[in-house]
This record gives sequence, C-alpha cells and structure tokens, in this order.
Amino acid sequence: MAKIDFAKAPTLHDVAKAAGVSKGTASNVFNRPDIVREEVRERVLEAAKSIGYRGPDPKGRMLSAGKVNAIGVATVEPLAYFFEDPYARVLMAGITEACDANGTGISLVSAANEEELAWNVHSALVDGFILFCLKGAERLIALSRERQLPFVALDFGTKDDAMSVVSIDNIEGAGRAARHLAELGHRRFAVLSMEFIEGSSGRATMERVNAASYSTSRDRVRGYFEALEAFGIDTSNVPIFETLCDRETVQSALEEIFASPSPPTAILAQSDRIAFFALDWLKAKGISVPADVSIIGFDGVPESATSTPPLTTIRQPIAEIGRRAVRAILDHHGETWREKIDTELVVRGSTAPPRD
Amino acid sequence: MAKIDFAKAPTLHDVAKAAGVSKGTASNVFNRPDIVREEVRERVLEAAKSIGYRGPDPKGRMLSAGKVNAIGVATVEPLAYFFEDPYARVLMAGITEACDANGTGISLVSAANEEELAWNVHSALVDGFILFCLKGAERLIALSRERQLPFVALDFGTKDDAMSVVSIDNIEGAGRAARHLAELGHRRFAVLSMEFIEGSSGRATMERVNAASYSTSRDRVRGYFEALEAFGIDTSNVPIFETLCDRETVQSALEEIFASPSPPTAILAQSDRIAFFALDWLKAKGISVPADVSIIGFDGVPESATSTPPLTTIRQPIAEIGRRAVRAILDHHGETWREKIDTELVVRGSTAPPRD
DNA sequence: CACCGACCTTGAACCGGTTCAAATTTTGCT
DNA sequence: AGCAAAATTTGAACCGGTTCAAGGTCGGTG
Repeated sequence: MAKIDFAKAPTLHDVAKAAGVSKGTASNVFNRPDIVREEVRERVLEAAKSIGYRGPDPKGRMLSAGKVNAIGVATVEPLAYFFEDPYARVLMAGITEACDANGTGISLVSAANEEELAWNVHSALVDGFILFCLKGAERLIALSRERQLPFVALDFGTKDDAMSVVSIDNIEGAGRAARHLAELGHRRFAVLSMEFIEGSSGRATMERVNAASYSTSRDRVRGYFEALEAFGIDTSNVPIFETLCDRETVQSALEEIFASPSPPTAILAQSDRIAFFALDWLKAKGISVPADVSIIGFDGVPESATSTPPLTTIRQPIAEIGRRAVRAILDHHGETWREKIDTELVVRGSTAPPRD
Repeated sequence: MAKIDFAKAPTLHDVAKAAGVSKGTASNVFNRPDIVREEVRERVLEAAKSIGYRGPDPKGRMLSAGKVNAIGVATVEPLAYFFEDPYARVLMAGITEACDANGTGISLVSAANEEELAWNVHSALVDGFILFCLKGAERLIALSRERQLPFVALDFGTKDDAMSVVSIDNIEGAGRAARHLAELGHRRFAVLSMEFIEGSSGRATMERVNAASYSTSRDRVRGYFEALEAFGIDTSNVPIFETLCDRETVQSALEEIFASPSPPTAILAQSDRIAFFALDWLKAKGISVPADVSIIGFDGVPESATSTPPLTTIRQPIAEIGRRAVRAILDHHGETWREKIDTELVVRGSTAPPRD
C-alpha cells in the first residue's frame, strides 16, 4: 500500500527501473500501449502500481510536446468579472462549449493592476489567448504580442490589421437595423452613436466619423447610412450625435434632436444601453414609443427583452463569438485570422410604422 | 527587426550563445538580475532583444520549479456550469478574488462525460484542485486522489476524514436557526430535513439521523436540537421528516405534521428549497406565515429575499468559502485541512413570535 | 608578494516526460 | 538450420528552463 507522498512522487524513470525496462518503453506503455509486447506492458503497469505511479505527469508531457492544451482568456478586469458581467458570462459559455468539445482547458488570466497583468500574461501556461477587449485593450494586445503566442481579440474596433480578430459585422448589423426602420416607412432618422474618439460627445460630422479611432462606432454609422441610401434617403440630413453611453450625453443629444422643427420618426441607437436612456428620456417628455417615434438598439442584451416597451434591437450572437474565437486559436495556428459574424434583427415593441 | 516566428521561438540557450555567456548566466539575467555584472547583463539583454527573445518560457520554468502557479476548479458538470449557476458564480467570485490576491491562475476543469473528466483531471496543469462537489462527488474525489495533488472538497457532507474540506459549520448554523425561533418564543417545532441516506424520505428517528451517510443533514439536526435543548425543550417530541428536497415529499411531510393534534408553531427547514415548497403548501392550506406558523430556511439563496413572504434563513458565506478553499490549497501544502466557516442568520418575513 | 574574501560565471545535473534511429529479438518461410 | 522481414526495445537527444557546487577574476591586506 503505497502511501501518498507529496514530497516525492515516483517518476517514469522510477517505473522503468522497477520494471527493468528503458524509459522509452515505459513511456510507450502509457501512450502507445499497442506497440509494447503484452508481457512487458503488464510488467510495467504492475511496477507502476506497486510504486504508486499513476501515469505520466502532464508537466513533463507538456514540455516535450510544446503544447499545454489550454487557452487563456484574458481581460484587464479583475478575475471576478468573468462571473459577474452578463455579457462575459454568455461569451464564456460559448468559449467553454467549444473548449469542451475539443478537450481543451481554459485558464482565466487577468489582474487587478497592470504589473500583475503583465506577469500573468507572461507566465500563463496556455497555447494561446482570447482577448476580452474592454478598456485597456491596447495594453492587453501589446502583452499578448510579447508573449509570442497566437491570440485573438474579441470585437475590438481597431484598425490594426496585424492580428486576429473575431467580431460581429457591424456594417451589416447596422444595415439590418436601418433597413428595418426604412421598411416600416420611416424617412426621418437620427443616430445616437457611441464615441468615435475617446471621451468626445455632441453632434458629429461625417469627417469625425471617418476619422474615428473606434471603428465599431464608425462602422455602425456606415452600415446605417449605406442601408438608408439604398432607400433613397439623403443621409447628409441625418444628424449623428456622439454619446458616452451615459444618461447625460444621451439626454442632451435628444434635447437637441427634438428641438428640430422636423424631428426624426426613428432613432438608430448604437447600443441597447443608449436606447434605454433614450427610452427613459422619451417617456419623461411624453413622447410615445413606438407611436410617436421608433427606436432600435444594438447588442441584444437580456434586458432588452424586458424593457418598456421591449426593445427592437440587433442581437449579437455572443456565445457564437466565443465559439469562433476558440476555433480561431485552435484551427488557425498563429496565422492572423479575421472573421465577421452575422447579427440578427430582433423585432420587439419599440419600432412601428411612422404615425402618418 | 526580428520577425515573429511561431515555428521556432528563440530559447534561453540561443540568447546565451548570442551573448557569449553560459545558459546559467542568461537565466540569472532574467531571474536575479542583481547578481549579474551590469555590463554582462546589458549584453545579454541586448542579445535577447536582437534575436527576439522575450523572456523565459513558463513551460520550462514550470518544469524545473515543479509548480504551475495555478489551481484547478473542478466539477462534474459541463464547463458552462461555472458561468450559469448562481451559486457557482458567487463561489467563483470568491475563488478568483483569493487567487488574484495571490497571483495564482485558475484553470477550469470539467467535462461532459466521465472519460473526458478523468483525462482532464489527469492532464490539467495545476498545483491543486478545488472540488466543486455536487452529484458525482465521489468520482471527482477519486480522480483527484489519483492525481496525487492537494485538493480540497467544498461543502461535501462526507465522513471521509482523509481529505481536506472547507465547509460551513452546519451545527452552528442550525443552532442559530433554532435559537432564533426559540427566542421568538416558539416551543413546538418540526424539522424538514434533507436526505440522511440516499433516496429515503418520511418520518425519521434519531437512530436514523445518527446513522446518516450525509453528514450535512445529520449535523443540521444536531445543531437544531442542541440549541433547542439549551432552551429546555424536549427534542424527543420534535418530529423529523426526511425529504428529497422535492415538492412531493415536502408536502406529504407537512400533511403528516399538521395532522397532529398540537401542530408546531415553527418549522426548521434544512434548505431554502424545502422552505419554498413548504411555503407553497402552507399558503394552499390557508395557513398564514408567519402569523400561524414561522418557518426558517437554510442556505440564503438569492430567491429567499424575494419569496412571499421573504424567507428568514441561514446564509452561507459562499464567496468566503471560495476564498478559504484557495487558502487551504495554497497555505497548507498537501496536508489535510478541515475548516468550518460560520454562517449568518438573516431575519426576514417568514418568522415571528407565535400567536399566543 | 602571497593570500583571502567578495563577487561573478561556468557547466553539469536535473525537472519529467517524448521521440526516433538504431539495435535486438521474434517470427515466418524455405 | 538459415535468413530476411516484422516486431520490440533501447538509449540518447531534446523540450526550455533553474540551480548550485566549483572555478575564476579582482581588489585589498598583512
């Protein structure tokens, strides 16, 4: 009865010696038992059992294989973020599903501060990273580059071409949103956008849009406008208001929008969050949705189903993004891989044909 | 400008050669730069930069250090479970917090089927396991034992002494529950317990309790009774009904309890789940809670705050359990460690002084 | 000038496996 | 029995580092 001894576990070498075979043969017993003569195989297994050897230590295997069989999911947020944020949870569900199907493990990489993050990224035992890009994305990307492992950034609106990215097709999604409203008969629109440039808000021109450092916001505007133009709508008359996705900037954008002599009958909000703030403001002003004005969001967060009225929106297939990201790491070993995933229009109660 | 080349990253050996120093010195440059002469250090760093070496590969470090700096969190459920189950999420938040504070990584270990689980447990690159014991706990424990790594089981009511366990103090928590009711003035009680033995239900004797294979259920009864006896209550008159934590067995227990000529004024439910079923039955029978009868749950699940009436219960400090589990692995290297964590009484609307 | 200690550097051993060409043993056949 | 082919086994190299005893260099001291 071998006692468990954490101080010194037996190694393959010990087993080989005990069984009177070479290390190579012992290794084969565990990895390719079929090429070892039965008699020898049994002898080795018996020796292993008697000295308490439970099979090859993954640490050794990993070194020589050069593969860890795990991918790291990294973010700048503290680790707990993965389990708290609703978006993150759905995404992780997709990631774990793909990993499960592939027998790949998942390591969570993150840290409270920059320094630890650097260390964690550099010392994580993984074959690649999925970068959960929120704030601090550039830093995360730089660290991953340094580590010289394959990595894929999620839905990060960057112009950097030299890396793998899995994201939704913002142009196509925005197009769906605009088309939906145009098909309902709307002809007067306004856009509530996210930031084009860090921290800026207010009415934006197309020059500003084109100079955006956040390509997500830019692409959504482009998507809207392409679709609207297909309906013969002159988009140069469609006002674009940049917001910080907070109540204040959304409200002041709306104040300005509805101060116009011919206010829009439909609002294109670049995120559900913006749409919710807009809904609140409209209700406060006694403007009825969707009777007086229609509004469509973007993202398809769970709350969009339960708002008043329920929000028509463009749903991101979050879990699918996670799954694809895993495949991107696993299947496209290191080469840069860019993939756009289709979004889906979810029609709920916040859109309807215009009044007249 | 060294091109990133996934096929063949430079190794410490390459750096040493390029800098004209020994591998040992090169290693020191990265790990104990202070003991290397400045001139040499710079030469090595420069050589590293020029051939595109970004620092020691954790794979190598890990092998020789024998430590991975990560702990595995294992469960029998599919990986997605970690991100979906509310209890799991809170627990993980605690675990991640403790790991964060310690610079330790987290690997998620789990699998859809038995075979994969075995492989995953055997091949996970971790220094120890936290076992998330739900169904299939025995199997998980057996696998972890085989792996010969430290592990700690969470809140698993087993009698097995030869392993580390972090759990709540069921006796103390149950005591709190009973004391609360006794202090309100209650003197006639009934206990709705979880299983003592797999699959059994119905009225239970103290012999049955003492022979329980699930120590959680047993300890909670003991806790209740110890506290009640301190109030001079004769616990031999307190009926104990074993339930399967489902509606049916809880209902039939209640039928029997309230068929008594002098029914209890207070019910001690061993889980919130049981308490909810009891609440439903009592409402259906027109028995008012807490006017006619008080009821207290156990666990403090989120729903307990929003039930009708809100449930008085014993809250488990779930996140704290997670934190302690991490410490148990990290601080008590391999030795078996058993820890009980205090619970907390949460008084809500389901308890009140007895009518008379 | 010889010797000593402080400070660096070296080189080999080791961590625990995997892999593969070469050596050895079996097997199949005549 | 003799011999080639097939089946096994061996042993060394390798994966990418870390560690440490031993050796070397250099300045200071008696």
